[in-house]
Amino acid sequence: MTLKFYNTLTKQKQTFEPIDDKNVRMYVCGPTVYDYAHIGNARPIIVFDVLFRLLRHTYGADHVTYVRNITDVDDKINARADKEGISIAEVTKRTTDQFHKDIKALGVLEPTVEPRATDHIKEMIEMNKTLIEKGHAYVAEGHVLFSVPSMRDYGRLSNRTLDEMIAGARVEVASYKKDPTDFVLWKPSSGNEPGWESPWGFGRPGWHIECSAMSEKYLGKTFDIHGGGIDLTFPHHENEIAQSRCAHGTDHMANLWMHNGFLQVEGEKMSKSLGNFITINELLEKWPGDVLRLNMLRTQYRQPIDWTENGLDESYDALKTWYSRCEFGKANELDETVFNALADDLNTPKMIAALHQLKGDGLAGSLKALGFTGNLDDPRLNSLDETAIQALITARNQARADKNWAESDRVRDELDVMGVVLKDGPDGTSWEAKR
RNA sequence: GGCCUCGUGGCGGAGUGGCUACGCAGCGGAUUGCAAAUCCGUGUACUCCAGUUCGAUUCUGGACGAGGCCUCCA
Repeated sequence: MTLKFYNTLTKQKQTFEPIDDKNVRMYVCGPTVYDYAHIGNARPIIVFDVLFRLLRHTYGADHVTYVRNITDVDDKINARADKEGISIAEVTKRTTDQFHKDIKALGVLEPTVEPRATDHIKEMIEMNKTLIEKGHAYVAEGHVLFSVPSMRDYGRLSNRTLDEMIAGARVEVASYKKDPTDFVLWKPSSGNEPGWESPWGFGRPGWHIECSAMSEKYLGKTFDIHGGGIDLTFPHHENEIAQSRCAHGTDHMANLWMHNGFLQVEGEKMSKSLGNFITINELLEKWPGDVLRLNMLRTQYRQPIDWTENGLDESYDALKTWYSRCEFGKANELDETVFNALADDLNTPKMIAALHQLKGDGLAGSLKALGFTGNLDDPRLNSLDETAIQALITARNQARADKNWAESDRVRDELDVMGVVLKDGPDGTSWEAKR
């Protein structure tokens, strides 16, 4: 029952040994709630949900604490509220609600705690105070800045040295920074920017400090796993480590750092300018959540994934086959072959191969434990008139019984135009929505 | 320029120093009024060049190629 994971910190796959196997602790960076979540945002959510499930299976559901935050203070949110002429609170509420709805449809469990940044300003201010006291941060023009040179081994996670960073710095350096690599812990707010009173004046926190403050509150000064997208490795996670370690005087923050790879759409980087920006919400209008979930897991989490229509078709077919081979019921245990695949650095392609070899309760139990619902109903079904469809099918079967093939085919074509595909089996005729 | 990840059949995607997954598509067959669906069977691959080795897709070095980060993007 050993789990092995690739650790970004050590650049190797290693055996997972929790600090306390009665309370395995994991933190994952959640969304910044300024816009609908896109399919790229869904990747870490799904990947670490699978990890959460694996940990619960291994150590017991009551022995895993999973924290996934909501970042509800950020300049992107301010910009969005400005643009739409609504309040910041409206933006974050609307976006957060939609986010919850989206990921629920993807079969994602709720984390143990889902802290919001704005509920933890006090903790962030305290941490900043500590960093200043210990000489790791300083105040300048209403800002609090982290002094990167004050930390000897800054850069271990992203594997870069201070010299490299200074040499590679391409951004214009703000005049109040003592060192170009220093980053913001607190910044002043004015006008209609959100802000809170602090020892350094009215202002708001920098991005990185929130995760340090919230992870400490719910998981302690050190914990087991920290996850997120690979783009967060630098600077976000590097800076979290700097803040937490320097504030607490510890030699590590999390033992294991896991990062999921990026997602492309039909071979191209997803971006608004290319017009291939897909939200979870949009996909759910056409595809059942189970299909999106499986499609995300067809690629091992560290590899880049190419999100394609063809892939979704294949995922749909695979699920259809599996669901025809089993009955979702009481069984909810992972089959050993499925577990073993996941235990090897979340090898989900291997897991899928294992699922293809299963049937009955072993298959149903594994699928259920993995977060699949067994429901492949087309989300667009509601718009189709089931009574009319049934009437047409009955009419067609009468025509077939009369060997009136012309009429039978005509009805089938009529249904086809309605978006209904027929399947004649030994037990009669069934139908599904055309994709 | 620096750092990281990776190059497996038509496609997706595991894995291994010799026995070469799995899925999809294709092809052949069964079934079907005809399709679809379903079932059975089946071919095809390890980027290139050196080296180590009895033997490398798997190890080492190099070349070429792809993607990412270095800009508060998951």
